[in-house]
This record gives sequence, C-alpha cells and structure tokens, in this order.
Amino acid sequence: MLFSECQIDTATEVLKSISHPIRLKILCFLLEGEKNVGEIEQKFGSTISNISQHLTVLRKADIISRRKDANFMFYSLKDKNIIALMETMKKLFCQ
Amino acid sequence: MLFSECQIDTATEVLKSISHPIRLKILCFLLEGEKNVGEIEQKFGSTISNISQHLTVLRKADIISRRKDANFMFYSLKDKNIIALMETMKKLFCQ
DNA sequence: CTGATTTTTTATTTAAAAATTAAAAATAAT
DNA sequence: ATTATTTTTAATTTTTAAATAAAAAATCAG
Repeated sequence: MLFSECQIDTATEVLKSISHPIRLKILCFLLEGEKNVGEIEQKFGSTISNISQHLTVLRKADIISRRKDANFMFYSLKDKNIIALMETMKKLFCQ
Repeated sequence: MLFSECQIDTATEVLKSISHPIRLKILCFLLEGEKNVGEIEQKFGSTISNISQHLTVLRKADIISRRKDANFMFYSLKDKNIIALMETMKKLFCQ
C-alpha cells in the first residue's frame, strides 16, 4: 500500500483544510507573501470573523503560521511542502 | 491572481472528493489497477453500500470511471492528473 | 422462473462544517 | 482614561456530509 493509516490521516486533514473555496483562495493569495486579516478580507469579501475562523482551520492543520505586529496579525504559508502542493494544484487545475 | 473563480471551484470539488480517509485509500488501491466494489469492500471494511456511495462521490468529481462486467462493476482511476496529484501527496506526506 | 449475488439507490439518522451575529481581547491614538 | 481599530472567540443557526439500514435493479446459475 501507498500510505500507512497515520499518513492517510495526516493527508486527509491537510486536504480537508484546503478543500474550501475561501481557504484555497487565501492560500493562493499567501503565495505572494504574508498578509494581514484585513487585507485578506478586502480581497475576498465575506466577514472578517469568517476569514479569521478559516485562518484558524488552516493554522490548526499546520499549513500557515502567524506573526503579531501591533494589533495586526500577519499570516503566511508555513512550509515548502504546502507551497509544492499548491504549485502542483496550479499545474493540474489552471491550464 | 493564481486561480479563476471557476478553477477554484473545480479544484475545491476534486480536493473535497479525495479528502476522506476511505476515499483516499480507495484511490491508492486503484493505483494498482481496476478493482470491483467487493474487492474494495474486503480491503477496507465498512459496508458495500457505503463503499458504493464513496465511489459515486469520486465518479461525480470525474476522478474515477467504471466498467460493467456481468454483475460486477470495475472501477479505475480516470486521468493522469489525479495520479500526478497522488504522487505529489505521496512525496509530501510519506517520507 | 426462482433464488442467489453484486451493486446502487433511497430514506433516515447522526455528526460535522460553515455562516452569522454578538461579545471580548489587545493594542493604538487622542 | 476613553475611544477606535484589528482580530479572535463564543454562541447560535443553517447547511452539508457520512453512516446505517432497507429496498430496488441487474445479472447469473440452476
């Protein structure tokens, strides 16, 4: 078999976290570099509370990290594995 | 922006479809070649009805296709994009 | 034709995810 | 200190997905 039970669980959690239109858009946006919550909200609409909750989902799945600056919170992609996955997605779904 | 609205929708649908432990395992299993519903059910447990429903989800997302032979239904991976995605997943999550 | 096998479909129940709204923290500005 | 800004958290409602069980199709074997 390709995956162990534990790898299946990890992969499922990551995939589930990025399987939402808003979260997928956020991840694409973060490919440009770190952004604060307001910038993300302005870019994609929805409410800032809703965006914040989606960011929490991504953060709990270890996909993004954040840095505080005054009362702004800057979010960015956490590791190069996620970037690699996004690049593959781009190649497969954006021709 | 990296994705258009429509590409986001397509990508989200595909990701959502594969973001389930049983469905992810089925896809791995199908990397070996086509299998019928009973073979999949035996491999991973659950009920045959449940497996059939998961296969329907994958089929509606255009990820797998099927071929009828008597009263057996053989399923297989539909395209190489999905295989490429699975290979990337393997590289990223199975080290 | 009858009964057995394989799979799908439908209906119901249960559980999880998403959106909305309101309230709460934390910091900054006056 | 008070007020405004930015973000998070919590509570509620709504929506969607999953599992289970039962019934229905389709084909095969006798």
